[in-house]
Formats: sequence, C-alpha cells, structure tokens
Amino acid sequence: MLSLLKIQGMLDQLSVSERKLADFILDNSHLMRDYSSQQLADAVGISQSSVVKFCQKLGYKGYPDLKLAITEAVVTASTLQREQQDVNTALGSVAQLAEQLQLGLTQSFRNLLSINSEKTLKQAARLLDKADCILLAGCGHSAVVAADMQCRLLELGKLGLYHSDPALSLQLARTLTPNSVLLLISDSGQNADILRLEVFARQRKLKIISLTRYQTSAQSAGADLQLFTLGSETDEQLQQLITQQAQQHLCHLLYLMLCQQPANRQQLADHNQVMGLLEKH
Amino acid sequence: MLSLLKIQGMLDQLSVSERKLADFILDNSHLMRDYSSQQLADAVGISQSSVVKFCQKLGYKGYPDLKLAITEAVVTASTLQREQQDVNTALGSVAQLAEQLQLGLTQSFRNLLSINSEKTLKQAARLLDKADCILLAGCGHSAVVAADMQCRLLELGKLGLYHSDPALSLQLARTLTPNSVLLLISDSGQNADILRLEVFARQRKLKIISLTRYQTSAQSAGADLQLFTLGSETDEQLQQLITQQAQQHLCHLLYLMLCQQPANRQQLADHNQVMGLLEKH
DNA sequence: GCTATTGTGGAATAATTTATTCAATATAAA
DNA sequence: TTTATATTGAATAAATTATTCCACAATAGC
Repeated sequence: MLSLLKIQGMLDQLSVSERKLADFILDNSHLMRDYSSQQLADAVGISQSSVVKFCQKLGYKGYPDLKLAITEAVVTASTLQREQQDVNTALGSVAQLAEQLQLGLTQSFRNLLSINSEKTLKQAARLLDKADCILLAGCGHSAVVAADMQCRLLELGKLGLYHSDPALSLQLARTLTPNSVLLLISDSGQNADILRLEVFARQRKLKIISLTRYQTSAQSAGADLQLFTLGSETDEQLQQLITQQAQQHLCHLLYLMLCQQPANRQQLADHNQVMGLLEKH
Repeated sequence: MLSLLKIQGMLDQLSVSERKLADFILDNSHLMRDYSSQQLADAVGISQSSVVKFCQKLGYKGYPDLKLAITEAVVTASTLQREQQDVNTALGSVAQLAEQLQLGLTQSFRNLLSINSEKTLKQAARLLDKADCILLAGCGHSAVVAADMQCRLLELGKLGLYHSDPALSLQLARTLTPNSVLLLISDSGQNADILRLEVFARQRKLKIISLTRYQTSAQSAGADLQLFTLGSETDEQLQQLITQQAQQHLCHLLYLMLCQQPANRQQLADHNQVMGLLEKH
C-alpha cells in the first residue's frame, strides 16, 4: 500500500500534469498492471517523458519500478480485502459529521503503521529513552501535541522541555547537552520557527526527530529520524483535525513504547504516588 | 501463487536449459522483482532469448508478463504469511500496542455518539455559537484539550479564553458577561480547581458545559449541559490516552458543528487569510 | 553408416519500451 | 515589467525485450 499512500501524501505538491497523472493512478491503480509508460501517458493526456519524470520524482528508479510497486500494492490490498470506504460524502447531521471524522481518523491511524516502519518507531523510542533531555517544538495545532508529549515524558521521569515562544525554545536548545533530542512536530514541515530551531540544533549536533505530513520537506530532510502522518484528501477543516489527532496518536504510541521499559514503569508508579499525595491535600 | 505452481507442474516436460531456468526461478522467486531478462539469463547461464522463449512457452506474452505474475505471487504469499503471523504476535511489539490503542480509540469514539445524544451536542454547539465569550478549563491531560479548543474557537472568531493557572482562570471568569459559557473538561469530574471555578460561575449565572467521564460527579451535576466520554476497561495508561483523545474528539466534533454555520465559515476564511499573510513575511 | 527430420539454444538484430536532453513555455519572484 | 525557476513535451539516446536465423545435436528412416 505504501506506494499509493506515498502518491496520496504528495498530491498537493504536484504540478498540473503530475497531478492529473497521480489522480489517474489513484483511481485506476488496478489497471497499471497492463500499461506501458506510453499508454499511461496517452490515457492521462500527457507526454511519456512526464510519466517517467513523475516516477523519478517519487523516488523510483523509473517507470517499471513504480509500476511494480503499485502492482504489489494493489495485490496486497486485494489480498487483505480491505475495502476503503469513501470519505467524501456530504456533511449533514451530527451523526454524519462524526462518521466522517471517525472514518478519517481510523484510516489515518492505520496508515501510521504503514508509513512509519516498526524499525523507525523503535529507533525513535530508543532515542527518547536514552536522551538526557528532550526539547519539544510545534506550532499552531501541533503545539498542543508537543505540550501533551511534554507532560507524558515528565510522567516517565524524562526531562521534556517545551515552550510556546519560539525564541525561548531556541534559548532552551542553547542549554542542551550533546546527548539531547529534539522532537519537532509540524504539519507542513515548513514552519520557519521550527526550521530555525532545527538548523541551530544541527550545528550543536543534537539528535533530531521530525514529525510531519508525509511529503518531502526541509524539516524532514534535516532530521536524523523521520516520522510521518498521513491524511486522506477531504475538506480542509477535517484534514486539520485528523492530522493533529494522528500526530498525537503517534506520540502516544511512542509513549506506550517507553512505558514498556521496566525502568519507566517504576517512574510512572512514582508519578502516580506523587499525584495521589497532591489530591489528598 | 498460480504462476509458480504452473512452472512446477511443467518441470518434467522441459529441456535442459529450460529446466535450469525453472529451477532458478522456483528457488529465487523473490529475486525476480529486480531481474531483467538479460540478468536472469546470465544468472542461470543461458541466453536472453531462451528466457523469453521460456516465458512464451508457459503462455505468457513475454518476459515482463511472467515477471509481473511471479512478483504478484510472491507478494500474495508473503502477505498471507504476514496475516497469519499477526494472530500470534509477541507481546510488546509495536504493531500490537498500536492495534490495542487503535481498537480502544475506535470503540471510544463510537461510544461518544451513544452516550451523548445528538440533541445535547446540538445544544452545546448552539451555546458555544451564541456565547459572547467561552472560558475553557481543564487540568492535567485535559488541559491540552482545553488549549486546543481555545485555538479552534479563535479560528472561528469566537473569544475563547484559557489559562493553565486555576487562579487566573477564576480571575478570567470574574470578567465574563452573563452571556458567556464555561466549558469544563476533566476526566474524573472531581478536580478541585475546576469545581471551584464551576461554583463561582454558577453564582454569576453563567452557562456551564461539563465534559467528564461517564459517571455521576459533582462537576457534571452542577452543569447546565452534560457531555461525557467513555472508555473501555483496560490498562490504566492506555485508558488515559484513550480518554484524552475521546475528549479531544468530542471537542473536535463541536468545532465541526460550528464550522457548518455560514457565518463561522466566513470567519474561518478570514482566519486563513491572516495566516497566509503571516507566512508571506 | 548416412542423410533427413526435428528440436534446442544462442548470436545477431529488429522492435519496443524506457530514459535523457534540450528547447519552448508557463509560473513565480523581484 | 524583467529575471529566474520550474514545467512540459518533442526528439533522441539508451536499455530492454522479442524475433530471426543459423549452428549443432539427437533421433529416425533409408
């Protein structure tokens, strides 16, 4: 499924004919099996060379490579017999709204495991676990996710730092030991404040984990470890909500992975005890 | 799998080099993906034309056709294998953690619509829509949800107020007009700070919406409108994550309902325009 | 034993498919 | 506006695949 998800994730950074091609492929992925690059170009109404360039832009060696990947994806999907429901229905009653949102969320959550390999997730968890200190950064709706992650890291006895002011985030970064980690959360991966922070951190040779939408971005390129979220193409409002929840879900997953470590469980127990004392008073 | 079985079935009616080729393919079907006809010929030690003839003898149109068929067979087989493995995954694997969390989230999201009637949700949305000002409050992990909701209300041009300091929240409440609304978010519904705020707000005859876990609680009892989240009974860590996401989901739902109003859509457009200007700079 | 017949396999080559180059055009930035 | 950058497709180069054709071997018939 990865190849199709990859295309879906890049939809909005494509040019006109690339977009036409992408749409066609997504709609007719099952036909790809029998298309040569020329046939595909004719079917879409663009040139054969554009088809090849599209493949290379996506990171494939050439057309046969993409074709094979898509064929595999189609076979995998049909083998698993997972029918994707259409998210694009009219918004109406509350129930419909909820249905749509929940469908989008469910799909997005599922996809998280497709686009983020278990290996990468484990590496990320390991980095967080070993770090002296973890600086979190996120702007807009991602700020909420960063703030939440700070709480959770603190619960585990890990020094998570977060401040909503980008200037202060930089100052915080200045104080970090080399064995610290940055977790940068952004939808587009193009937020200027976050990028500034990233550049600074790289100079200091700090480890950087990036969490962005699934597409090439400066933020992702500059990170040691790339994590991604993926949403389906729907209404923009809906998309924002889904992306944010997906970011949060991924962070929660990392948190749960950390919780599996016995040392961290102990810290959690401590934490709960302290909270208990607080409530008594 | 069909293509590989087909080859196996023909094994004894093949000539020498055909047999060599067939054996190689059966042993290395997973490598076929990356072989051209020439490479395959070299690997087996026969000529490229023999490879092509072999394909045609088996009934395929040519080499790419056979290659595709074998690749599909390999993918199908490995997918099925993965499915079987899923049933017996080791405890603690990332996939299993994710599975568990996602299951809990999905159930919890679904349940939201069972325990919160459409009517109540609409009333809540209406209250928020008509309010001069909306004061949000939440402690611990609910604070994140409150902060997020503040952002979203502001996007819609609604004056959402939030401060993490309970004392300041009280001071904010003191400034509110009678036509203001409080949205109080808490898991247990027993947080002392929130309850204090609620009592104060009632004296001022402000409207109060409560969002707590589904159980009787002081907070819920004292509110004009009761909203609930519901989680399944599992591991406590998991439960916390699920509750928080459920709270957020419910808030997002209210936000989406507000988005349906044309006036609010206009506000959103304004908001996006302003954000666009910001990015330019 | 010696052709004729049939079939196999590979070199050479034709046909097709894919990849690259380059110039024209469109788009964005200054 | 001009300049710079990116996009696109026609032409062409490169690679891959398919066919032809001939050498050679095995077998059968004379």
